Amino acid sequence: MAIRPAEQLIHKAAWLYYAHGLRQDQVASQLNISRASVAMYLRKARETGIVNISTSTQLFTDDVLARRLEDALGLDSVWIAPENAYVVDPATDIAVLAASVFLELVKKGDRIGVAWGRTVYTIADIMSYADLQDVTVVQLCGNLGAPYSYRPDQCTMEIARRLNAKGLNFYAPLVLTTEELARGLRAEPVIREQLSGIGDCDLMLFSVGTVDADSHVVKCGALTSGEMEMLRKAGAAGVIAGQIIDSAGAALDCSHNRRVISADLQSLRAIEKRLMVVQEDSKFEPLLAALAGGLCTHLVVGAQMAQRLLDHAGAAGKNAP
Amino acid sequence: MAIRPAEQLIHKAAWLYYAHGLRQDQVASQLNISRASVAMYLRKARETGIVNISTSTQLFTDDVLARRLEDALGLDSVWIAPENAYVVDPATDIAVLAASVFLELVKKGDRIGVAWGRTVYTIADIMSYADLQDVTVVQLCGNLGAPYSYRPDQCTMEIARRLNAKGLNFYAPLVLTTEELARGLRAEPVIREQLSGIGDCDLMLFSVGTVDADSHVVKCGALTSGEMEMLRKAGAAGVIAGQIIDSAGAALDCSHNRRVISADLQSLRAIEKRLMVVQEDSKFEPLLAALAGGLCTHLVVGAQMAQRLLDHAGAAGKNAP
DNA sequence: GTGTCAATTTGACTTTTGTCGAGAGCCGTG
DNA sequence: CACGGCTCTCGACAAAAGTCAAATTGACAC
Repeated sequence: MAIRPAEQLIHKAAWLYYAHGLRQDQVASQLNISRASVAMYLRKARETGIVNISTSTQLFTDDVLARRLEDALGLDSVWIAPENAYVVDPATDIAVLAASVFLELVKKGDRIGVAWGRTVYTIADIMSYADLQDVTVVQLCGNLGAPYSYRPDQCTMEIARRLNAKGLNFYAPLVLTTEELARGLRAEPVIREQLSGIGDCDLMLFSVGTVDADSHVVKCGALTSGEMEMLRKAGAAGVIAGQIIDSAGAALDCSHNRRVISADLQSLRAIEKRLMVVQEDSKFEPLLAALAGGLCTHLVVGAQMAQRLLDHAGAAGKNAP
Repeated sequence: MAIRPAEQLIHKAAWLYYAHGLRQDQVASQLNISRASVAMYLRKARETGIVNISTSTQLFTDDVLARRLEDALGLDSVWIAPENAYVVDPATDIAVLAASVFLELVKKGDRIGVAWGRTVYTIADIMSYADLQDVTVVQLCGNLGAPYSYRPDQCTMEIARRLNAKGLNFYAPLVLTTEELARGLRAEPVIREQLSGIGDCDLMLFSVGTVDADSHVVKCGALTSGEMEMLRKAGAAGVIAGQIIDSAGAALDCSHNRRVISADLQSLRAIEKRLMVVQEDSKFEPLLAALAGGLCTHLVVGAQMAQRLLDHAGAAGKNAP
C-alpha cells in the first residue's frame, strides 16, 4: 500500500516509541510494518517536531560569569558558550546554544519578530524542529532587492518552517533611494500594518552588525563602503535590523535610516523578550551600543566576549562613582 | 579519579550529544572518557530531566471526538486515549497520555496542586523527569494516618521529585473524628496558610473517586463501607481530593466533608488549569458530577468513556430544548 | 489493459548504543 | 595501615538503531 502514511502513523510510532518506551521492533509489530519503516517514521517525527528533544541550557546561565553579567548589564538572562572546549568552532557553538535558548523561550501562541544576518540564519539553520501551535514569525525589516545569502525573508521563513509556524514576510525593499519614497511606502496600509504589528510580538531574535567595510549591510549592497565610512564618522556604532545606531543605542539621525523600511527601535523595545546573539568577537563595539540602547533583554555570547563585557562594565562602574 | 563527576560532565555530554549531534564515541574523545561512561551520563541526563524528550499530544486532541467533547462540555481541552490498539492496557495508556499532557501544561515558575489516588500516583510513576525552575508542588488535602499505597504526600513528593520542584506537604490527617477538631485544625496558621495558598496555583492534577464499597476512600480507611452507603443514599456522586460531591458537583452537606482537611472546591475552581484524568470506565457517574461542578478545564479519558460522555451530553442536549 | 512514475516498504547489512562484570581510586574505620 | 564499602570507570559483548538498494504498490495517463 503506497498510500501516504499520513501524520497518523508517524505520530503513532513516535508515541509508542518515545512515550511508551517500546523498542522499534515492538512498535513495528504493533503497527504491522517493518522495523525499517519505524526507524524512518521516527526520523520524520523528529524532523517534524512531533517529538521534541531539548537539553536544558541551565548550565550556561548558571555560570558565575553569566550571573555577574546579568547584574552588571541589567539583563533578564545571559547565556555564555564556553570557548575552551568547543566542538566545531566558537561561532557554531554559540549558534547551537542560541538555537536552544530560542526554542526554550518560544511559547505556543507567540508572535516572534526575526531580524536577519549571518548569525540569525545560522541559528535558523541548525535549530531543531518544533510543533508549536498558533505561532507567527514576522519579518522585522524590508528585503534586499539583490539576491543574497542571508536575506531577511529567508531567515523569517526558515524559522517559521522549523517551528511549524506562520511566516509573515515583508514585501518591501530594505532600503530605498529617496526618503520621500520610503515615507510613502511606510504609509502604505500593508506595510504600515506590518510595522505596527511588531510591538505586539512576544519574542524577538536578532544580532547586531558592525559598521566597517566588512559589514553585512555593505556586503549585501545596502550601503557602499564609502557611505559606511561617512556614517561611522557621524557616530555610527552598530546595525540593528538594517538600521544604524549610535554608541548610545539610539537610531542615528542620517539619510540611510530615513530611507530604510524597518521596525523602529521604539517598537522593538516594546517586545517583552528580546534575544540578542553575538558570535564574532569583532562585534564588541556594536554590542555595547545595542546594550546601551536597552535593545536586548536576553543575551547569548561567547566566553571571551562575556569577559570583555564584564571588564568593560567593571571599569565603567569604577570610573563613575 | 573517583571524584563525583558532578552535573558538569553529565550536562556537557548531554549537550555535545543532543544539541550538537555528536556520536557517543566523539563525545567520549572530546571529554577524554570512555564511551561507556558517556552512555551512562546520557542515561543520567535523561533521568534528571537535563534532556527532555517529549512527544506532541496534539493527535489526541485533534480527534473529532475530542473536539466535540470540548464543545459539548465547555472544556478548554480534551485528550482521548484510543482504546482499540492499546499498548499495555487502557489504564496505563491513559496514564501515559496524562503524564505527557501534564508535562506540556507545566511552565516554569508554576505552582501546582496535586490530589491523590491510584490514578494520580500511576501518572507520577510513569512521568518522565523534567528540570523545571521555581516550580512548587502543593498537596491539596490532608494525609492518611494509616500507611497506604497511594498516599497524598507520596503523590505530591513523587511529582515534585520528577519535576525537580519543591514539594509542599500537608502535615495534617485527611479526616478527623470530630467536626470541632477539624475546624480547630483548619484554623491553625500552618494549615490555614497552605489551604489559602491553593487558590494561587496555576495548575492542578486530580482524578475523581467512586462512592461505592470499592471506593478508594473506603479502601484506605477514611470511611467505612457503611458510611459510604449512607452517603450515597444522601446524594453522594463522587470524591474529589477526599471530599464527597453530589451529582451537581457541589460539596455534599455531610459530616464527613466537615471533618475533612482539604482544599475547598471554591479554591480549586480558582485554579486556571485543572487537569482531570479518569482511567476506569466505572467512574462515569463521578466524572459527570465533577464536570457538572465545573471542577475541571482539561480532561484526559479513554475512548470508550469519551463516547459515553458525548452520548450523554447529546441526549441531555436533546431533552433540554 | 498496461506502462510509467513516484512514493513507500522491506530485508540485509553496518554502525551505533546499551549493559554488565571486573578493576581501580577514594575514604572512613578498626 | 590494612580493610571493606563505596562510587566511578572501562573493555568487551549483545542489543538496538540507522541505512540503502531493490522490490512492491497504487495512481495516473495513454
